[in-house]
Amino acid sequence: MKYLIDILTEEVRGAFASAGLDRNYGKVSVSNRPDLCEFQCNGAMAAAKKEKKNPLEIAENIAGALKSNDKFSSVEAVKPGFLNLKVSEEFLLSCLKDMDGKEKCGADEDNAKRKIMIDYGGPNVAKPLHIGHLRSAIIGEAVKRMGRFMGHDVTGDIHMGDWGLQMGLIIAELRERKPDLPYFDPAHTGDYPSEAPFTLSELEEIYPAASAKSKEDEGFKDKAMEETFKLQNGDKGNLAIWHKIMELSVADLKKNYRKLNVDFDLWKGESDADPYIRPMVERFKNEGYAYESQGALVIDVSEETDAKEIPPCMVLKSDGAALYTTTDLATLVEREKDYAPDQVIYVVDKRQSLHFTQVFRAAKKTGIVPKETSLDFLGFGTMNGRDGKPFKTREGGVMRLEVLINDVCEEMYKKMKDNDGISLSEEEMRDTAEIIALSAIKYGDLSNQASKDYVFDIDKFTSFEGNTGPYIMYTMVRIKSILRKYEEKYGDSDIDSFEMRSAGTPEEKSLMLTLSSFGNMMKSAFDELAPHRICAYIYELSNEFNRFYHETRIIAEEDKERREGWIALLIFTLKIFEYAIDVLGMKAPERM
RNA sequence: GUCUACGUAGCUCAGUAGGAUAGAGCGACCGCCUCCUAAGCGGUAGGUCGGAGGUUCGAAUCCUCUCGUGGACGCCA
Repeated sequence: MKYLIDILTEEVRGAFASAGLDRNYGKVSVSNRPDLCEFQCNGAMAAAKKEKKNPLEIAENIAGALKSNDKFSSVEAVKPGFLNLKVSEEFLLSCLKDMDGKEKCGADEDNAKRKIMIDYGGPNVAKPLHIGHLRSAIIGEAVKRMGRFMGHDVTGDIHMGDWGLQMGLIIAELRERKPDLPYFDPAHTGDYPSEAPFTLSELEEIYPAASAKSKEDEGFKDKAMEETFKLQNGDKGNLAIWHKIMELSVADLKKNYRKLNVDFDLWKGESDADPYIRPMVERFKNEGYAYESQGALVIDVSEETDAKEIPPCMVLKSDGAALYTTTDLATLVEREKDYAPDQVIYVVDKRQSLHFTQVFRAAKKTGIVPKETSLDFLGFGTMNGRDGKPFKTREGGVMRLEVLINDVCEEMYKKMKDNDGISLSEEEMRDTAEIIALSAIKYGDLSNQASKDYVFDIDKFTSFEGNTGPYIMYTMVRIKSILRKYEEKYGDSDIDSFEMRSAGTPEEKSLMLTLSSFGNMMKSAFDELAPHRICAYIYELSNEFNRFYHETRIIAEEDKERREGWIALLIFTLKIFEYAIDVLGMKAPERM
């Protein structure tokens, strides 16, 4: 749908057109001088340059044409050639009402619906989630929800690492520890026990132990490779163990992701792509895409226009085994067959940038993926500690995600206890602390540009002051609290039927203007795959609301119409907040 | 070495069709609760946007060079 700024742009474009100039000069943007105006248009200066005319004259001409337009309350042409604009209160109100009347404020109305697949999460099975998995989960989830909000058909795929050498390592270690298990008896017939031969914590201990051993003991590494080979070639016993590992591991992963409020539509992994590898590689060879180089099978992906040389994309190692490029390509084959997406977005560590340019090019070149399909790499930076180096535990190890989340919850709980604002039961206090802690973590991450490294500072993130998740939560809770108090005092049961009124104060108008930009913000945030835009928006919205709140006695207002108009405004503001934080994968408590 | 990203206030970060006086938060300092949560609001101080050239009426933004930091550079994922 057309939002306020789009309509203003249309009006100004019309004015440019009737002045005999290119209508594209009429683009209106939010003012960067709020002391002077609400919106501005710089097109007169660009037009003057092209037409070799006086910019101020053009601007004055346009301003004259817009003077009688009732969507503006003021139009001024100033200094070099700026057009300074203010909207009329009535027009602003009607725009907000239009938004309010539509599901999702009309965000999903007139954009071409695409089928989008998002590849994020990427945990390895049999290994606990650690903080390295946090960003992919949080950013991927946000992008998925943003896409859905915009009306696209979005599928999230976790893409687990479940088929590589790590599985062989576990099996080899298990064979040494428990050689009597039926899985290792080649003569075994019939079903294997339904009970897993290990517990989750055992499993989590086995992998690092096996991994360490393989680095010292060549013989053990060979065994692990052999187990991997057997697994990938359908050995019954190994497959049965593999299923057990998957069962335990996936259940645990689900539990952990659930805690983060992250969920996947598909729980696929590298193993699912395995059947596609052989035919794919055969085709590469037959159709002349792949050739042998230093014993390995590679595909050339360099292009004429490259400034740098892109190394060829390796499809098979010199020992004939598949590697991660292979599974990534085969996964695209599978996705094309099952979903034929218009777009695939990979939310992955930015260090894999080169790997994915190779994969994308190879996929396009060999026709795995049609030319029109867009393959996007959303690379994220490293999460650093306060020293600016990759985040570690005090002992220098990799921190488990669970531990991090619990730490933040605990910290939040303490802060809430110290605060003597509102009294909550112990249980509600715990629940609320968890909700806010999650908002703190997610907001702390998402408010930074994804591609950049950022500093995970637990004190900063859990602070209630400044640009933090808790501050946003606090603002929303404030609104909820007012609405609750209002109903207690006036006993109105139909506050949802109240109507917004046009702004009466500068603070109110400012709040309404911010609200009016929600739709455009969402669109550009998704176009740019930039959740931090949404964070910046809700931070601004919080500031605007708190200023308004400070200047306005809502419940005590005696004029019924004004009071009810404000309540309607609060309800709408809360609705916008709810949309925004839901898209970011966050929730707000009732009180705090 | 090659390629790539980034360098904005003491600290953490915003700032893409090139536009007016470069913005926030934290920290520091100063104000504001008989009133819907002061977990708030208002204000002060703090910047040659790494450096040097160039394009332009106009550059944090575009181009060239340079310094610094991180990352990636076919048989790990």
